[in-house]
Amino acid sequence: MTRTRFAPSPTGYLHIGGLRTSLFSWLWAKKNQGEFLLRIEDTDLARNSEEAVEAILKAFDWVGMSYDGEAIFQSKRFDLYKKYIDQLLEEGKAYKCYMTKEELDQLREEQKAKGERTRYDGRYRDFTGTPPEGVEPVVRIKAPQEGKISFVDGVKGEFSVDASEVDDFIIARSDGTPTYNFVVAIDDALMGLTDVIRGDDHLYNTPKQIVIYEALGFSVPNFYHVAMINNEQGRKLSKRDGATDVMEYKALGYLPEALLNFLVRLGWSHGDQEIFSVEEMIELFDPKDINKSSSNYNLDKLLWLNAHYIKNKPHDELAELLVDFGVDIRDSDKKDLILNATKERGKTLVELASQINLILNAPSEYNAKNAKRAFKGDAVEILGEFVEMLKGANASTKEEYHAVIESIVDKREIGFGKIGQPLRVSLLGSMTGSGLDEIMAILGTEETIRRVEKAIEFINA
RNA sequence: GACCCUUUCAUCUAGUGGCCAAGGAUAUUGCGUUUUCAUCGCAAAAACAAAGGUUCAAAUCCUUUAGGGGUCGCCA
Repeated sequence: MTRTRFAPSPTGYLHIGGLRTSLFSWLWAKKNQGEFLLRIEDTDLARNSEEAVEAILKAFDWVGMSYDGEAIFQSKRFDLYKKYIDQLLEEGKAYKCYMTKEELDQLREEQKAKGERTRYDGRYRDFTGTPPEGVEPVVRIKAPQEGKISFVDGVKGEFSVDASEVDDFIIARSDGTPTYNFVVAIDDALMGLTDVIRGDDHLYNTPKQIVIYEALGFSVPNFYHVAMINNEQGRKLSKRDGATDVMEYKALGYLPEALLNFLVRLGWSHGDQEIFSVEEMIELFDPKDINKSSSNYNLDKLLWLNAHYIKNKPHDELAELLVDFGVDIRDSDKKDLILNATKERGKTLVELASQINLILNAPSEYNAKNAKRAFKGDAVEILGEFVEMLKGANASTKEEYHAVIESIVDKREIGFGKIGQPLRVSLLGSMTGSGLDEIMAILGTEETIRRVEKAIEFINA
């Protein structure tokens, strides 16, 4: 069975890049009817927080991704890791190193000065003498000293490093706690993962983890290293480049399906297809189609996708979502009229809400520029006549209101704009927006007349 | 500094030696539809990082250079 995972360290919110790799993992598990597991990497007791775990779960929940089984917390598995450390020590596959931090720093300085890659020199690897006094040792793994460590990466292809590149790295600190690369390998193996999809900043950790797999006799999973997401300039994505917290997108009025569609196409593609429902993603996703190169973050396409999903969303669901943005039309019998009139004008829920409010709330004042342009000439007369005609028309549908406008256009032999502009500013206070007939159908004759009369009053004043 | 990964229009990408004088999408510009704005439709402009090879033939293979990214912790 295919098993994948997401393994965040709970130090903050869920990052947009983290969501993409977990989306890939989730899709791959779903496609193969496998499992997607969650593991919280909270071994750094000082830095992680419970709020961060909750923030991550909340973001998962928002986009509709869920994990199988119970989340695993590494902080609760220290006894297990200890067991493996002892085992490796006993088997002679790991050893205690009494080098102090100061000595290590000094070694690195020297290596750097010589232009070498810094690495531990193995001085305690075969140490049999009496340990120095007062030094709590760390435990180091005996990494192979010759040959190459290789694996086939599902994205990058064959990857291999010289054994000399991997030093005898620390698996347990002097306080006895295990280190990252050690616990990752153990957990990935024990959780039965078949496919590890993660950021390519972990590429260099992989050989280290393979050393652990082999020392412990675990079988090595498939690795897929996905290139990073950069900002539009191709630089590392930072907070200054816009929203990096997944939940910010909710607040900005994006739909989760748009965000997922956007992210799945960042570094992955399926021919020329742009629009993917979650079901299609699951059906079509394959890590072999993941791009090797990093991609740059540009929100234009997300905005387009969001508009697409808003246009196609059922009205009941849109109404429900709009509540968070200050518009509650859930129980309105005009719900369909309102959304049909506005949903093509809002690329985000924020914009959609403001479009709706523009119609629902009578203008409190008229923008001086708009008023000057729209209320000039014989606009007052036309508006006055329009009110009279409305009173006798008994209109209620979009078509009936349209007919009223049309009849005044015919009667006075004027262009549509002659009545349209003043009417629009009267109703909305704005020169742009939804169709006038649609607006009036929403407002009803009474409210329409009230707004127009107010405008006439304003012009005459 | 050392080592590694990567490089197709502004952006996301298709492309695995001939189907490519490079296709799609977004963004941009123009035209059309629309009382307006938006939607929608049509069209335009726009790229193989550079230089050398290999080959009858290269975006695709090799080398070098350059740009970008990553790693080099008793962080994860």
